[in-house]
Amino acid sequence: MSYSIKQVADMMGVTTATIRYYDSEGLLPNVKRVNCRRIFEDEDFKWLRVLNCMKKINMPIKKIKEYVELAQKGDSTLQERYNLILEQKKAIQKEIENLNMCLNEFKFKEWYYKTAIEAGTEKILSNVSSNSPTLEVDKIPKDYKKGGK
Amino acid sequence: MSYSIKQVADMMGVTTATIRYYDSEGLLPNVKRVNCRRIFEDEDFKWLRVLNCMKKINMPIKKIKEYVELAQKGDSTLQERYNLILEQKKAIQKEIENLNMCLNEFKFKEWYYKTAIEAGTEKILSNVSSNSPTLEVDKIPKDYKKGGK
DNA sequence: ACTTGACTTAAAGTTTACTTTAACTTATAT
DNA sequence: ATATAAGTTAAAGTAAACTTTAAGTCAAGT
Repeated sequence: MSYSIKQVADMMGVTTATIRYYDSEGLLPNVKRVNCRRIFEDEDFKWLRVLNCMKKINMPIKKIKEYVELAQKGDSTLQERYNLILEQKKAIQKEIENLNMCLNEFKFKEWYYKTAIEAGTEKILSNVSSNSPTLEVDKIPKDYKKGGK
Repeated sequence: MSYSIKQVADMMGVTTATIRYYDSEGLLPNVKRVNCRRIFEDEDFKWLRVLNCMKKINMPIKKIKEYVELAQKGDSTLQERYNLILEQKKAIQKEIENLNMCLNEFKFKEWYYKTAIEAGTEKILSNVSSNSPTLEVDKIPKDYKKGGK
């Protein structure tokens, strides 16, 4: 099976220009050409998969390139690649934790606005949002929690 | 309790210049001043908390500003703010899903490299990484799964 | 033959989110 | 008194990740 740059761009949810940019940055090694046109084959999807994942966690292009270059060098870089992957795995886990914290803040705000809209004003909730000088997220007060979905 | 810009910057894990930048962009409304210097009080931490959360999910400055401006307008914007929060809540949930997918890909790679390092080469794993033209993440083969941690 | 649409490159342009610089003020410690 | 440290502004600079532009190639359909 072989795919055009447009087909690949659609799968990745980006434009063809972006795919060309990734290629020019060395993130997609050894893409075949026919009449100068890029042809993506099964082998290339290994890289696209890696790229897709690494992009999702906002890994910088440079870091992705680093990984791709290591992989190109073969078995001698296995340990280095392993370390890089472990490091990134930790980063993802941390990021998921962060997002879950934020999700809680947003759930609080959802409840907050639902309650305020019902009351017609947010004045009744002035004592509910935390006023303490921390960055910890707000929580739905226990007394009200049953009411929330 | 009141805090200096440096103290707030440290809490947020950014520089004072970044806090000033956020302030200049309208993300921190009504920060008090004494002799031109910013003084952060309890009330300001509500905004810092919001900012902290919204930054973590990569919400663009513009969007955060939009929210802050709505909140400044009072009760007439409750519904709009509710909608914005709901929309963002969904975005976070989607993002967490994405990250979990990526986490699986990285767990696969962790296993892959561990196995390859033990064998001294990744050649033995050539049949394990998926060659199919999709962006779905690789998975640890069931046959090997017991071996993994 | 010729238009259309998809592809190509190199290079310049854009956007976002800061960061840095320069010139200055103010409070605290010696 | 004076040095040091932390604060201030406006404006310019930077880095990353694309995006756009211009000028061209190539294959397919009418």
